[in-house]
This record gives sequence, C-alpha cells and structure tokens, in this order.
Amino acid sequence: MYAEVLTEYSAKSIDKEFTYLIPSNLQNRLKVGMKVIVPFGKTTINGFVVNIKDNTDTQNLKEIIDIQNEDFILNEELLSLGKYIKENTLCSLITAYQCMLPSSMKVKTIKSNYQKYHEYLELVSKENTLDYINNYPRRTKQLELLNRLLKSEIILKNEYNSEIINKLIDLNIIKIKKENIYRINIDKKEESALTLTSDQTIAVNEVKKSLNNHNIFLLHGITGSGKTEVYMNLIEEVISKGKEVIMLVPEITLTNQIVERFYKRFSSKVAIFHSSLSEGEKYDEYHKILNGDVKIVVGTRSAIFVPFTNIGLIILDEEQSTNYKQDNNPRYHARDIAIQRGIYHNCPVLLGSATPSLESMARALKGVYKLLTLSKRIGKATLPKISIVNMQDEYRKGNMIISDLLDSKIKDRLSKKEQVIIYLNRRGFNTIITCKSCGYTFKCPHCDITLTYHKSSNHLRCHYCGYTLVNTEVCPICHEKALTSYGLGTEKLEEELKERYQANVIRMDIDTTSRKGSSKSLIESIEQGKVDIIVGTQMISKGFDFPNVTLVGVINADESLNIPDFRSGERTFELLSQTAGRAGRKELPGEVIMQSFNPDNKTLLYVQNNDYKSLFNYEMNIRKILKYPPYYYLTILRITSKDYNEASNEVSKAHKYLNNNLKDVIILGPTTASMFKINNIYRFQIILKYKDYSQIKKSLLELDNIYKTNNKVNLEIDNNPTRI
DNA sequence: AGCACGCCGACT
DNA sequence: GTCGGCGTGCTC
Repeated sequence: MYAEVLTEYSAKSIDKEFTYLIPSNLQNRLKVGMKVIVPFGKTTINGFVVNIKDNTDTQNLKEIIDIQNEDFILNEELLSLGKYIKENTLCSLITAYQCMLPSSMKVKTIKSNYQKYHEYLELVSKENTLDYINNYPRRTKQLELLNRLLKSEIILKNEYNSEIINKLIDLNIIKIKKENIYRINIDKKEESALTLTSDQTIAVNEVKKSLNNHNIFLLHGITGSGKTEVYMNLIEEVISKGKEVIMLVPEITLTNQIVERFYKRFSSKVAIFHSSLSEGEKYDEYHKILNGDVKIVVGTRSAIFVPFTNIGLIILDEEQSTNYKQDNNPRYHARDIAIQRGIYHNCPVLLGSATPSLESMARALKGVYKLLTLSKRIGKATLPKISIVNMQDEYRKGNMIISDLLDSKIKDRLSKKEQVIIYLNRRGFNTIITCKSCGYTFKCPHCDITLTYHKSSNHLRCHYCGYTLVNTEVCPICHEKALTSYGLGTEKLEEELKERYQANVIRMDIDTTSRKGSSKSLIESIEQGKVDIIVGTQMISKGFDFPNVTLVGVINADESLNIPDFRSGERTFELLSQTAGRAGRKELPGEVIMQSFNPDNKTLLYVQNNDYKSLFNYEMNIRKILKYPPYYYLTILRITSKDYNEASNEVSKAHKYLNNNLKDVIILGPTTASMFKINNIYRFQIILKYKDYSQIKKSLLELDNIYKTNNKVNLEIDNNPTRI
C-alpha cells in the first residue's frame, strides 16, 4: 500500500504529492486526510495524506515514519473543498488546506501543546488514606488536605504547595487527575425570541420552507430592520433539528454586540472565531466543534471552514463586505466557499445586507438567488433624515471643518445629552507635510505614498508599510524651518471637537483600537453614556447599535468617490448608508449631515433618499457599458519585483503570452498598479475581462508555472479582485 | 522550504 | 593555494 502525501512546504516548486510506502504497522490505521511524519531529503517533515493506493510507478520509495495526530483528520468534504480552492484561486493545494485550519492545527513540524487542563487532586484509595491519617496524626497540613478530599471536595493542584503534594504522591496516597478545559466559557444567560414583524416573518418562513434544500437567499434589509433577529430565529429552528449553523460577520471586534446577543440567546452552544483570539483560544474553539460541544459558529472569513459535519444553514451577514475576500494566497471569497458547502450539505445559504453587492443583487433579480426584503425599521424607529451641505459655500464663510448646520446640530444634541457620531475616513492628524521653502513633500522611502503626521506619538507614518519617522521641524532637504501640513485626519478632528465643544470626545480608528480589549472598553464607555461625541473611520460605520446616537456627521462625504476603482460608487453608497444607519436606531429619531464638495453627485443623492434601487440601476448601466462585473469577470495579474526593470520586462512578456493565447478576452495593460511601489517592491499589472473562467484557466496555470521558478519577479493572480 | 552541489573572487 | 559567495536542482 502506498500513500500520497502533501508536504507542509507551501513553495510553488514542490506543489505535488510525494508517494511513500505505508509500513505494516500503520496499514490499518492510516486514513486519507491524516497528518503524518515523513522523511524528506535529509530531514523529517509533516504532511497530509491525500490519497491511498495499491500500486505506484515511483521507484526507491521511503516509508512513512508515523501518524502525527490521530484524532484529527481532514474529512472528505474539506479535502474536496481544498481542490475547489486550488482550481479557482490557483494556489498550491497545501496552501488551500492550511488556510482552513487555525495555526495550531496546521501540518508543521514545530508543535507545542495547546491543550489546557485543570489538575485536580484525587485519593488513590479511601482505606489507605484512613490508615495514613491514623499513622501520622501530626502532619496537620496534609491531614487538612486529605480530610477535604474524604469529604469529596474538589481541590485544584495549585491550592497547596508542591512539597506537600509531591510527598503524598510519592507515598501513593493521592494522585493527579487531568481534565481538559476550554479557555472561553460562557455563563448561561437567557434571552428569548422577540416577536417578529410581518416582513421578518415572511423572510423567516421563506427560508424555513427550504431548510432541506440548497437555495441561496439574499436578505435585503435596511439598517435597523432586524436582520439579526431573522438570523437567530432561523438558527433556533435549525439547531432544534440537530443541525449546525455557520454565521459569518465581516469583522468580529466591531460586531461584539452581535456576539453578545448570540451568547445571551444560545449560550454555550456558540463558538467564536476571529483573529484577535489567542492561538490557544482558537485551538479550544476548534475542539469544541470537533467534540460536538457547540452547534453554532460565529466568526470572520476563515470560520467558513470549521469542521461541522451536519450543517443546516450558512449565513453571511453584510455579504457585500470586502473582508470576505482574502487578499493574500489563497485569494478565496467566503461567499463562494459558503455556496460550495451549502451544496455539499444540501442546506440554504443566507446572504444578508442593507446594501448588497451589485453581483448578488443582479443574481437575485435574475432569480439565481431568492430575494427577501425588510423595508422598515423595527418598532417606532424610522430612517434618519439626511441633509447634504455644500462645503464650497462653507469654505467661503471660513468653515474649514464643521459647517454651520452641523455645528448647530451638535450643540443641540449636546444640550439634550444625546450622542453624536462624526465620521471621517482618514487616520492621523495631517495627511501631507510639505516644505514652504523648497516644496519638498514627505514621502515614504519604501512606498509610493505621502507620510501622515500622527500627533499623539509625534511621528510621521506610512499607512502601507508602517515606516515611521520622528517628527522634525526642519526640512531634510533645504534645512529651513518652513514645514507646513495639510489634510484632515481623525486625530485633528478629535482635537478640534474637544476644543470647540468642551465635550467628552473619543476616537475610534486602528490607532486607538488595535490593542486587545481596547475597542470593547471604548464601546462600553459609549454604552454607559460617558461619551458625547465619537469620532471614527469606517470601522464605526458597521454594526454599531447605540440607541442614544441621534446625529451622524460625515466629513468629506465624497472623498471615497475619488478613488480610481470601478466600485467606488458602490462602496461610497455602502459606506455612507451604513454610517447614516447608526443614527436613530430606537425611539429617538436620527439625523444625518453629510458635508461634501460635490453636493450634486448622484451617489450622494441616492444615499440621501435611501434609494438602493436607483443606485443599482445607475451603476449597472455603467458596468454594462464599461464591461465590468457583474457583466464580465475580472482577473488581475500582478508582476512584482524589487528590480524595476525586471518587473517591467517580465510584465511585457506576460502580456505578450496572454495576447497570443487568449481568445474572447479583453486584455488591459500592462500598466503600473494603483500603488506603484509598496515596501520597495515595484508593481505592474494586467487586467483580464472575460465571460468564461474555464477558457482562461489553462493559460493562467501555464503562466503561473513559468513564474514558479523565477525568483527575480513574482506573479500574483487574483481572480475576482475586490479592487483594481 | 531546506539543503547540497558547484563554479568564481578576496583572503589567512 | 583555500574559504565562501549564492545560482541551480532535488526532495517520494
């Protein structure tokens, strides 16, 4: 018997199976999907068994050394899912498998023990203990311990010092019992189901009708319309039938409120997965699933791979979020994986959003997905009134940051003790620092980008590679003391608001929320009413649910429209609608002020009127004319190198190759990528537009093969990119 | 990915 | 004369 093994090395050049002899002692135990230890070259490494067969052509085979971990195998579903990922993202197979697993579960040679346990003390036998107590009545500390054990008290090893314990162990009076524990334990708190609105009931019933079929539903529900309650209602139904649910959220740190609701409703049946868990916590949550201790997983993108074996429903909340697409290898989209798993388990996939992606809405309108709509806010809540302020007029009045209208509204809310959110999608204090004397502008030496001034740390920082420079007052070129700075960031906005209103202002951006638990404590202070004004970047635009927020101000509402990407209109609509949706979520009515230099822009007007439909039609028309998704598929090929000339030459060669080999494909480029240089790496790209992936796949694979062995340049292939 | 083999420059 | 630079090729 022979086993084909995929090694832990993810290098493209060894992306193939190696055949090994199965030694007789493993013949019966070894199964496909197991982790094994094999000799490889001069060393010993780990790998996955991907196939077992009776004969082979390969000569001079080595034997498998051992099974690495018998209690975990990659099951048949995940094995085939890996192949799907390889086919559709053009990554190596091992990369596909490794991305499904938390780091502690991946195949790799370095391993440490992640299992956490309690160590309890236990008597070896009651009789011996009683004898011992009679024989040594003066060993008081020991007697106290033993008497407690005789009374069946539970005693942890670390309650007593090790000298006493070791002595009793040596005498064979007590022993230590290990019990596995989970790091995250949820106290059971009960919260019962809410009464559904008629819209919600219709949506719930539609999905319930097809719980035993694979259908894809698009739940289009405006902000505050109660999508989460629909999810929870369905989840209750599914788990009552003994099946399992995966629910994905775009980023869990900011969707903490959702997780809390899930814990309250489903308590210990829920496991969570996201990047800010420690490796040990991830290990435990994964084992809760393997051990069958949970029925529901709430998590970010990679949670789509959890090893449930009887899935009854998969939910993607905020399905349009670009966080669902991984932006390094393998570049998979969680929505595609969800659909694959939905087909395998013959269960529905529910995509929810206030602002669905054009792709999903187009499919829903074609009948490929089933469309469900929630058009009203829950209870007495109504959609906020949105006003657009022309900042060109305000500039003439001397209002550089806050317009008169926003100013008066902020003052009004502060006097009523209501809360205000001010949204600005730019971190830092100033975004451009230049020298008035010689015209020098501070740029990152490694990237093609200007440095941002961060006042709190007094640094200039590159937001791409993290390069930092201590702030200076003197121009590094002409040595004049003539530096000025422009460009408004959240840090400056925070300072301005504090000075202007003497209010409690907090700022939420990567800089203030990256420490573990920091966003949680900021959110708590908002909930407790300790905060008047919240300043933040796009991280505050989603999932925030604070009943006392009645005003949202948007600074530079048109900023993201200027990004040269065909999706910038769609993105801007999503971002602004979501942000506006933070206002007036309960009884208190909400209001939104959007400040813009382009107040007549169509996208802003659609946001103002909450008119997704018009936005959809307007954007679809553009996409059709310009041959963009969802009318055409896109693939972006990026050639990168530390050497400008190498990258430039190779991208021309690649272009020539594609030109000669592809038919019915629109080839754009080669051009420099939108960020031409990042971290000293030069980036060129070619864009393909096409109708049928199967026709271009072969050429892409061949091209990929050519560059496998080229270590001067790197080729990235990104199918269905989220940005170009 | 790691490791060995292999062929050309500056050194005890 | 050798030590060592990293280019190339192989690993069941």
